Amino acid sequence: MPAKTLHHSLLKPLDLFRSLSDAELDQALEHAQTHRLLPGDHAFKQGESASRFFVLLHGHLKVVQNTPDGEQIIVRYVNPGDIFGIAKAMRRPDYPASVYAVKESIALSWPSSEWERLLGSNPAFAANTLQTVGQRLQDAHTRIQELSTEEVEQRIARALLRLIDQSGSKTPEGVVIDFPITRQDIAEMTGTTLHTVSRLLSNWKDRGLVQSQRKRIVVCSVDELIRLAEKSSGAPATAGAAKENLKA
Amino acid sequence: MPAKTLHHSLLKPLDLFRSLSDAELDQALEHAQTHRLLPGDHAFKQGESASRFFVLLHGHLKVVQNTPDGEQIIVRYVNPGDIFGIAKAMRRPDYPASVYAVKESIALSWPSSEWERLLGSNPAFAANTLQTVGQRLQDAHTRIQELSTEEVEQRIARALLRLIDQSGSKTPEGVVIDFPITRQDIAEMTGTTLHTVSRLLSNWKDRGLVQSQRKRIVVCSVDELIRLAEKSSGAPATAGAAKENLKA
DNA sequence: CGTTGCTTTGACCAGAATCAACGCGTGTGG
DNA sequence: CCACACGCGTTGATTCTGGTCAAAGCAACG
Repeated sequence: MPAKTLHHSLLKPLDLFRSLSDAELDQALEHAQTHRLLPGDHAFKQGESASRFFVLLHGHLKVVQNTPDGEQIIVRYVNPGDIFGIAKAMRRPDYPASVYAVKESIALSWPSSEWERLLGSNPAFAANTLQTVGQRLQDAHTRIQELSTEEVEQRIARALLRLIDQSGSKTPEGVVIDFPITRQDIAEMTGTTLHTVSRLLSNWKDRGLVQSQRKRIVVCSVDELIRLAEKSSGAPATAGAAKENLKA
Repeated sequence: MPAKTLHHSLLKPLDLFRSLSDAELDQALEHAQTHRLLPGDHAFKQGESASRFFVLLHGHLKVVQNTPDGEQIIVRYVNPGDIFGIAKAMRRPDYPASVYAVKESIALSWPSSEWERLLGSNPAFAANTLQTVGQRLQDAHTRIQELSTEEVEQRIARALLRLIDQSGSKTPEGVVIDFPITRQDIAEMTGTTLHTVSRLLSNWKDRGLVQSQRKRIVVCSVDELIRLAEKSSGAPATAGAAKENLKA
């Protein structure tokens, strides 16, 4: 698929490229390869040699890690504009996780060698990457904290809040997560089982907090969910964080 | 305390500085400040403005995060040669955690502004940092995986193995963790309680796996511990046997 | 239409947290 | 120098969250 048909106005707004000149952008596009992924398709798999790095243009992907004993955890969801597969940038020879499309998606990719060139040619590029990876490290620590100190209900509440914050769409009934997601997926995000997630979601449905059908979850009362997420102790609450940012 | 008394052969072997020239090293030493920390002292506290970044020369520190509801988790232990407090490098204005000495330690620090200079003056420096942060991200994901899928016994076994791997000293009885560490500390590393850690350690002591006194742990049988860490939950056959060990 | 994948629910049980109490060493201050 | 308090560790009893096992309903898809 010819990448040159893509206008570079597509890339310009992306975090990754915000430090590049127009000329550099054009050059980048020359070497890019586009990928169209259908639900279930993978961009790459855990353990493969990290030969390319990617940017998601459209759709949603999930990053999945397989444990030695056959279990899975969802590392994160990739949103449009995010980079992924940058293992080589951290001097890892192979991808530490697999990436699957959860809906139809479009991504660009470049050979990992291209990364070196960008790093060399533009000092701000390194700083941007460092910030991105730093943010992920923060997120990981937040998750460790939650897994270490919180109960399942709070963890699931927070997971949902994060999902609607990043990928929520307003609907008449509430905010819907705008890609297909199963109970099993949520279990793999929160370190629990699909049974527990199902029970909790049923419970919340009864209480009017959420609605849900197959692979689809609508949060009706964000406020109530925030209250659940912060339950346990009446500590000082920084509530409103997840309130805005929603697509119309 | 005058940093210039430090010979730069001290810094040269450090990962952080492996890409710098001798001249650059000297310049770096000019601006460095040395810190001598006694057990319990802190280098900085969570939430403080991230004005400086650090390298540990000698001793051992622990990085601690306080949760909103008053609990604590140990993010990691800092070993000699490690850098810490690099929040600003990821464009974080403040330190996300506190750092305490667990034994007498010596560290160097520089103003965060100096970081920018190093980044600009030496392209390999950025790559090194990226690798360091990338490694931490890997570690964090490993921990998430463990918290999500493994049981307490395996997690504690792994934690001990990691500790002796990074900071173990050989002794006649086995490998000792060469800094003071309490049950509570281990609990905060593994997302459990000091009670559970204590019981498990007592159990292991009875079985001859470890020895331990106050704030001191010696692993006698590393192999056995590895076996525990890798114990697959799919084999409940031996479960009964492993249970009747509490007190002879 | 049958097969497969997702979800729901109930019954049961176990791992680990919580609650409670005590022992031991160490360091401190009188 | 001794008494005592405090930090650390041990252990028991009890509770309970959430995992496991089992079965069935339902929606999608070929």
